Amino acid sequence: MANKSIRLSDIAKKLDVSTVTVSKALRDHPDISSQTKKLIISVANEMGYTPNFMARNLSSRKSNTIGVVVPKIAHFFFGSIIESIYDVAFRNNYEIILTVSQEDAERERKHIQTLLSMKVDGILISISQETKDYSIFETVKARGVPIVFMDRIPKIKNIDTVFVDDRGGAFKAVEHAIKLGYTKIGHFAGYSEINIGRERYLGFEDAMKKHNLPVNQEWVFHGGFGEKYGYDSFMKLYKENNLPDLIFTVTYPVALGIYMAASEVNMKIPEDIDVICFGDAKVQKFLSPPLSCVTQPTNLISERSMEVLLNKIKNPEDKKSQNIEIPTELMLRGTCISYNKA
Amino acid sequence: MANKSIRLSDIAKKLDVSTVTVSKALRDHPDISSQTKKLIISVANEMGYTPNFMARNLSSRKSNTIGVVVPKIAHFFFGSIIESIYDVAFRNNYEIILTVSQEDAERERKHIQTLLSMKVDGILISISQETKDYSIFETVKARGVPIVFMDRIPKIKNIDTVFVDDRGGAFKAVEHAIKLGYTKIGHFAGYSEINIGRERYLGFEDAMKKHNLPVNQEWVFHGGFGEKYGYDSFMKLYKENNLPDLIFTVTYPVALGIYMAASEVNMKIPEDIDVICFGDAKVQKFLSPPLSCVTQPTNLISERSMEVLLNKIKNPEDKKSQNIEIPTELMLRGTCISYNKA
DNA sequence: AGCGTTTAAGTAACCGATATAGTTATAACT
DNA sequence: AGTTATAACTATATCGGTTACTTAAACGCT
Repeated sequence: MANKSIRLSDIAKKLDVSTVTVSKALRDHPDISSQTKKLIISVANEMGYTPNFMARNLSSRKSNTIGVVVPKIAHFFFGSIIESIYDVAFRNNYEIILTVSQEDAERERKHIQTLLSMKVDGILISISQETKDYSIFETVKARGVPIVFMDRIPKIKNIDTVFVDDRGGAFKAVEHAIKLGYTKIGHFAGYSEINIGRERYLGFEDAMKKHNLPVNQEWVFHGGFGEKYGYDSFMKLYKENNLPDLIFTVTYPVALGIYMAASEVNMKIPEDIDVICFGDAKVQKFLSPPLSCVTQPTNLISERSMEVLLNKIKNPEDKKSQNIEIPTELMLRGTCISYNKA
Repeated sequence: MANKSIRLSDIAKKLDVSTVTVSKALRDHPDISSQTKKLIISVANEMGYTPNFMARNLSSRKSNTIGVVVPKIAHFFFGSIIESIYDVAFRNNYEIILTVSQEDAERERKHIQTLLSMKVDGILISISQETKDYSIFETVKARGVPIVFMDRIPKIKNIDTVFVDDRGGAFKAVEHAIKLGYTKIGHFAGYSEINIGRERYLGFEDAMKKHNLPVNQEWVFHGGFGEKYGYDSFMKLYKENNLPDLIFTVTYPVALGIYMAASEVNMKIPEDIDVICFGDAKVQKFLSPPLSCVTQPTNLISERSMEVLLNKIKNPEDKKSQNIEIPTELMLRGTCISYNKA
């Protein structure tokens, strides 16, 4: 079976022109007459030419590629974020190099290194829950590679960010619960190093303060964003026989952990323990009971992020950073819709 | 702010050795004395050297990169497949280029082209539901790039595949339903061009035949793998007032579509209409009611696929193709657990 | 006719590495 | 002592393109 992909020079030889002419023709360079262009293009197609990505990017010093770093992928939130990033990239003729940190700071660091060594034109990142060392981001900046932080944002000055109104959304959810009559409210929060953990906690606190309710720190955990954390935290309180009436969770998986734990110990949601979470996942509608939540418009997040990034790539001299906040909405379903503890 | 990433030659100049020496030292080539190696490595670290991926791959003619093509990403099945592919790749020091076809054959084709032009060492693919033209796979083969088909497999001779026991799994589910007492069983199937559509349909048929039940073609659809398809098909039968007692769906999203439709027209699952599906998604446990299904061990699929692929990459001369079947299991939860129509 | 400008192509250098084929010393062997 | 290995480097070509500069012919204008 014939092998070897053909090169510019193969086409050039066949037509008895220089490789540069072929290169220019295929890139629609004005140097070449339209007649020659047509000829070259047709021959190139005929021979099944595909440019060598590596060679092209090496010599042109640009990759037309965007690197993406996310902490997780098998989660609705990131899955749909990534999906729409791909859509936007495809429309703009960019390739995407997707990397997954699996919530591991070290892996994240390595991935960013790789992306730099691949000479991506820009980076889109949602940092891991463990990321505490921000030096790598300085490196990226020093290299002059535009980077946009989405949703999970480190505490650094002068960076481009796209995030949701975490504090406001959390506030909305908790205030709603309070208005229903809830007073014993717990919060399974994320790590406070990351904005989404910190801000959602603050929103929770805001609501409690506004309505003069004390925050019982025994009901507040700071542990992450995954199911296991939700499960473990619930179990801890359950064993101590110290459960609040309602728990507001920092993410949807954490709430799912509570669902698992509750069903295991035969507690009914929302009768025995009520739950509301930050973040939507479509299937929540079909959970038993349907889980109420604060929705984040994922496609907006990725579209705006790409917008900011592409803009930065096109105008490298533009130094001022953008910080875009996406609004949230309260979506009430089968939890946190009535108070029946009394 | 200092810019420009440093090159081999920068290190070479600083130490007054040749670039080749530096290159070899960093790759632990036996030509270089361990003393010199140590020195060079430390200086390289100090200067923050990262090799230029493009240059390296261009000159060495290998990329240490695997291209992955999946139809969807915001779905549990593919999400977790991808996640474990990343794990295996990471362990083996391979980079992953992930592309998403969004169930679009044309996009899939373009992505494969791109992967070829990136000179990936191998390709892992789950084809889109629309893919009917297999010529691109011939191209890949002709280029000598190993390719392994996962789960969704085209009808071509002599290819490497890793798939689940679709027919057997479907059979198990449907026979279980029949044993419960169901006779009016519908099947929302996938496209029969793809193995998972075809085989699951055959498994359904096998079970019906074995128990001498007629297959009512009005209850059988061939439409795809998504929610909308499940929703639409259900609604069609509902409007015709021609619903079976139980529907076996080709995927979990299709079943979810039924959940949506049923709740919309106030029909209760499993009392009014019962459902069972192929494919697990973890959250199914928390659906209302919990959805029974045939489980596919996703991590096995990706691990075996990577195994086969890495093997093919290492032994290019090994021509015989592998076809690995992964077993399935019936997971009963809140649907398809009793027959109460009579 | 003479001279500057455009058009359409070609030449040479380079992008940042690696592969391959030398080149020195120095040690080893007969 | 003379030949041959071996160790430790270096020089050069190359990977498949692109960029920047040149050249040759055709064109336009005074």
